[in-house]
Amino acid sequence: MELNARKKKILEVIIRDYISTAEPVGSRTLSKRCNLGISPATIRNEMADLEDLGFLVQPHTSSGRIPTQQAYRYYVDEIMEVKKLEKIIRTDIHRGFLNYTSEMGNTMDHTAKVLSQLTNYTAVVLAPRVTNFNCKHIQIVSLIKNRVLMIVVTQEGMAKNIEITLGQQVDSMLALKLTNVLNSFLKNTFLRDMSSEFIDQIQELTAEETHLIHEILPHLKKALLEDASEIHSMGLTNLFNYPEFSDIEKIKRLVNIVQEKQVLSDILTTKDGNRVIHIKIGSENDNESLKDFSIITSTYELDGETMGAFGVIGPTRMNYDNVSSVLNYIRNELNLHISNLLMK
Amino acid sequence: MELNARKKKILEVIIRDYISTAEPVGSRTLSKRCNLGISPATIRNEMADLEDLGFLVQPHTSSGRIPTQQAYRYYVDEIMEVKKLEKIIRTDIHRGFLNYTSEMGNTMDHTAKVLSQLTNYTAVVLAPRVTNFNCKHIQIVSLIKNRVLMIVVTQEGMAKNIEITLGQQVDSMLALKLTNVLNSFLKNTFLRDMSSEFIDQIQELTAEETHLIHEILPHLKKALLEDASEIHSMGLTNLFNYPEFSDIEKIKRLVNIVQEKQVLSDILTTKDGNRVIHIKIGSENDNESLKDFSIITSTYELDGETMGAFGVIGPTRMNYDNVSSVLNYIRNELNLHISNLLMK
DNA sequence: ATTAGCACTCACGATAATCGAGTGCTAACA
DNA sequence: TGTTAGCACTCGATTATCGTGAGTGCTAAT
Repeated sequence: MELNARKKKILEVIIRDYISTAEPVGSRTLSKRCNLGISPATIRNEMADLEDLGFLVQPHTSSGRIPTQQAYRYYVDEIMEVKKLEKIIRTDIHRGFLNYTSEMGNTMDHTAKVLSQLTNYTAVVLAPRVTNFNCKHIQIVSLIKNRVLMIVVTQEGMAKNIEITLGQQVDSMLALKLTNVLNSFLKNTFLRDMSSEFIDQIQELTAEETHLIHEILPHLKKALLEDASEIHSMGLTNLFNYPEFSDIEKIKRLVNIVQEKQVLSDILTTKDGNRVIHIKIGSENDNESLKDFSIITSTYELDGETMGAFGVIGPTRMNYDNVSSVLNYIRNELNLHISNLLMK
Repeated sequence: MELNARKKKILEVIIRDYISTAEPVGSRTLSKRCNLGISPATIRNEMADLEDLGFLVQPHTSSGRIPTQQAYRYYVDEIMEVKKLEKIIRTDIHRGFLNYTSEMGNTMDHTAKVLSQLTNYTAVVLAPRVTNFNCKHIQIVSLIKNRVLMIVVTQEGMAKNIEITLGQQVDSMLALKLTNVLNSFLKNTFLRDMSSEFIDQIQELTAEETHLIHEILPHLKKALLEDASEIHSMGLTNLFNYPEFSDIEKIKRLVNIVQEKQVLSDILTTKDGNRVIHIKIGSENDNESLKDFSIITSTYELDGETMGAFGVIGPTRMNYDNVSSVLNYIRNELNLHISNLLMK
């Protein structure tokens, strides 16, 4: 769908205006604001056209118009130009990250905080999954009764604890033996493609030990398969202030979504196309509860491989320009930061 | 303050009525509901007295009365009798817990869920702190650059991971050595009273190793000191439905509180007196944001020692009877369950 | 001490009146 | 032919008015 230059301009101004005021925009106010020397009457004609084309709607017959989802989509695809963040803000963000050079969890919290503050929307960050990494160490610790704790550590310092109830009691000596066996075979393999075939190659194990290893490994696999990213969210109440969310039912849907880790994780990790910034507007979201929200997400990488995702949830009249800029910059910053944190 | 039997009865009925309807209660409706053979006029006189005594207020001159905080306090202290939960519900809860015999995290999640479902309010559960337990195993894993991960495991299967950046690189051999040293001295000591004096007793360590241990231990202490309980909350949106929370500002305060782990943890762990069930009504709460809410909390124990806390946040017109009953039973159930989970 | 009776209060809901920012349409204009 | 001034019209939002009813306090009778 192509619009002529004037329609495009008018649509842009309407969207910009509506994004910042949440009020339907009429022809008169518009002609004042965008001083293109066009009269209200002309604008009215153009607006009527834009309405026919599906870009605008009137909440009621005699009010101004508001943009449709289609309009936002058009705006995002064809009109908006994502600018670089201002230098001052960039250095500000950068400095902020420097305070979190040691721990992953803190970095993620900080990211969420920065995101929500810079955008005034709700921010969500997915920490890297342990399965993305190389196994550095596995430890079996014997617990009371017939339970053991298996700890998997990556080179980068991420750890996953797995509680296992076994068919028999395991004392410290046996635990040590198991630890050694597991380490000798799993060390330096990628956690996501651990295989259990190696066991059959082991000769010097007793039947008991072999049996235990066979009992343990499925738990490891299962745990790694189910391994969910840690989720850090911030600014949930930011959205409470926007007039379109004075309806408590909408707020409720939002809160429910943000509380549901699985849902949130799914939302953050659905890509569209090859873009760096993913934008989902209103009902473009797979999740029914999100039809009144827009979500912009991005990912961060290490060695070209996706480590995690982060994004912002806001109203459909979201400030797409700004949020895109912010996400772009945070993405770079996070890539840099993560590689400092985890590499060499 | 003592009230005569009739006043007490009237106050009770008013409170019960208001708790279930959230509507100011008037003399006429009241005289129908509590068939004590007293006329509305008499009730009016009594109500006027109760108002003078500070137990009731009128939202406006010609409306019914609603209970004050003082009334709820009186009700909780002097009127209400906490009943045992119905048998059916008890066995229902008990059966539910049986599905979570293996993992602590799941148990806590389940508890929060059950609490919020049984009460229709917001439930919060604090998992046991690792520092409550005995150290079963400490492991140092060398990471990239000059970082190591220290893992502390308790007999019960709780683990705490501590990332440490050291002054020098530590290879796997050295990490193993450190692990052995730490284990030999810290194993089976209580995590909360770990001391670092033992190091000076060690003879066979190289200068480098001693130095590293000295570098590591403060991190351990700090981490254990800061060790926060994991928090599991559920049913945050339950409160959204109550008419007194149609005001979005109140909702906002609630959400902010529940998102702030530190605040929540403080709230759950303030005791009053020696009671098993702690009740804070409205502005009795230390936290300003909670002045429109009531909170009922309790704790669970192992070997007579407090392991964690749990509770319910609701409106000041909370159903104190029911919530108290539920908390009482959950407390028992949790004690039982935890001891099964953690003890031999 | 209790209660029936009565005049009074006041939030709430419905109805009506006003206002104003917005519209579409028509005719005049460049 | 595209643009604009003019005008009548629409309709949500705001305000005003009024009746209703559940509530009150007070007084006098029981």
